[in-house]
Amino acid sequence: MKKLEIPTPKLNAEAPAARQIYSHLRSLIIVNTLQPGMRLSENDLAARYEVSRQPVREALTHLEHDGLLEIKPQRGSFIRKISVPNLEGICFVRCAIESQAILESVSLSPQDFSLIIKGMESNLNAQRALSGPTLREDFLRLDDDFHRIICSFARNDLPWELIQSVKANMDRIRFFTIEGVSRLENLIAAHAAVLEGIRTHNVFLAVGMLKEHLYEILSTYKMVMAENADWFD
Amino acid sequence: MKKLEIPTPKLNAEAPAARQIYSHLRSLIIVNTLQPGMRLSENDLAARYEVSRQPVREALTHLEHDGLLEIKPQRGSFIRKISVPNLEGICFVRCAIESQAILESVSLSPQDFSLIIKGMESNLNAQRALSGPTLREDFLRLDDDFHRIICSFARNDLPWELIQSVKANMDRIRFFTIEGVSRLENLIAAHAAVLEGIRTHNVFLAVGMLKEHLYEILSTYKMVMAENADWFD
DNA sequence: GGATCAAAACTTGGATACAAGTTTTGCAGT
DNA sequence: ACTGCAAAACTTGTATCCAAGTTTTGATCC
Repeated sequence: MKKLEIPTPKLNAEAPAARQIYSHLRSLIIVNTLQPGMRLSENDLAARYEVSRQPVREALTHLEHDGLLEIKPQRGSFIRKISVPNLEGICFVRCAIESQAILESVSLSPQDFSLIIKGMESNLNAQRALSGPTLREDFLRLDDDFHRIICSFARNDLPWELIQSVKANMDRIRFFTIEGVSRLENLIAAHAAVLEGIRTHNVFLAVGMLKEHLYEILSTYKMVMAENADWFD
Repeated sequence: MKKLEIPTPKLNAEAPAARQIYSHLRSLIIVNTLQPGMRLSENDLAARYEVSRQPVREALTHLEHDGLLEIKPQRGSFIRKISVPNLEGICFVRCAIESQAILESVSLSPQDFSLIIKGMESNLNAQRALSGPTLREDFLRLDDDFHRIICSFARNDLPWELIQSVKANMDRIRFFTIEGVSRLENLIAAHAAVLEGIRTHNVFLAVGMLKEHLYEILSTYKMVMAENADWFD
C-alpha cells in the first residue's frame, strides 16, 4: 500500500496535542481529504505530527466516538464509510430539534424575537451577496450560522451543540453536492421561505419548508454515490 | 483528603478494558455513587482496576466528552456538577426528538404500527405490575424502554442513541426523584396518556402529554438541590 | 510460472518511565 | 499557637517499550 499524503500536519505548542490532532483530522475527514475506507496508522500520524502515539491514539478514539472512524484491534483504523441510514437519522434529528426551536419562537418576547429575526435577515443577505472562488466554503459557513440562529430560539446551547456533533457525516456529502450556482439559489430560497414563515408566526409553513430543506440532501447523495460507490456501505 | 471507596472495581478479561472502565464509571456517576465535585485520580483508578493508566485515561476522556467529567490539566479530574441549563437542554432535545418520532407514527404501515403499540402496551403492563425492593431500578429500566420504543417510530437507530448519550445528566436527578409510589403512579399515568394519544392517532394529545411528562423533572430537581446544593453549579 | 508456507513487518492494546505543573504538607521562625 | 516558605507528594501530558495478533511478503517447492 502506498503512503497517503495529508496536506499540512502543523501543530501548535500551547494547546493539548491530542485535541489539535483530533480537530485537524476531523476537518480533513469532513472535506473528504481523508476518504471513506482509508486506513490511518497511529505510527504514521505520530511521525507526521512529530509527537508520540499517545496523543494520536486519543484523537483516534474520539473520532471513533463521533462515528467518523472505525478502529479494528490489531488490524487498523479506517475512515468510516458513509451510511445512508445514518444520513437519514441525522436529517431526522436535525429536523426534530430545529422544528422544536421554531415552535419556541412564538413564545419569545418581541424584543428577543426581532433580534433573532434581524440576525437571520443579515445572514440571508450575506448569502445572497456571495461570490468568488471560496464560494462553496463561504456558503457552508453561512448555512451553518443560519441553522445555529434557528437553534438559538431554544435559548439553550445544547441543541446546536448536539447538531454539530452529529452533523459531520452529513457535511461530507454537502461538501460535494453544493456546486452549481443554481443549486445554491435554491438553498437560499429555502432559507428565505423558512425565515418568512418564522417572521409571520406561521410555524406550520416554516417547519414544513425546513423539513423539505433538510431532507433535500437525501435526494442528492446519490450523485456522490454514483461517482464514489466505494465511499458508502 | 480521605480516600473514597468505590464499590466493586471488577474487570472482565475478554473485552477492551477502557470500555469496561468507562461503562462502570459512567453507571457509578449516574447513580451518584461518584458524586458531583468528587475528584478521580488516574493512578488510584488504575490501581483499583489493576491496569495501567492508559485504559483509565481513555475512559476518563470519554466521560469528559459526555459532559460527566471535567479534566483540569495538572490539577485533577472532577465529576461534573449538575447544570440546570443543561437539564433544560436535555428536556428540550428529548422532547423534540420523541415528538418527531410520534409524528412519524401516523405514516407507518398498520402492521408496523400495531406491532409497536403492542410493545408499548406490554411495557406499560410491566410498569403497573412493579413491586419489590428493586422497584426504583426496575422502573427506570422500563421507563427507558418505553421511550426507546417511542423512538422506534422513526425507524432509525440514531434518535435513541443520541438521547441515550445525552440523558446521563438527567438520570442523576431521576434516580433521586423517583421514590414514592404515588409519584410512580403519576409517571405511569403519563405514559398511559401518551400511549392512548398515539394509539388513537391524536398526535397533538400525545405530544402534549409527552412534553409535560419530560419537563416534569425540571419541577422536581429542586428537591435534590435543597439537600445537595453543592452538587449544582 | 503458480501454489504453499513460514518469517518478517506491520497493526493496535497495554505497561512503564519521565516531564511539567499544582497542591499539600511540614518544618522553621516568630 | 500562628505565619511563611520550601520541599515533597500529588496531578495530568507525553514518550518509549513490550505484547499479541494480523497482514504482507518472499523464498521454496512443485
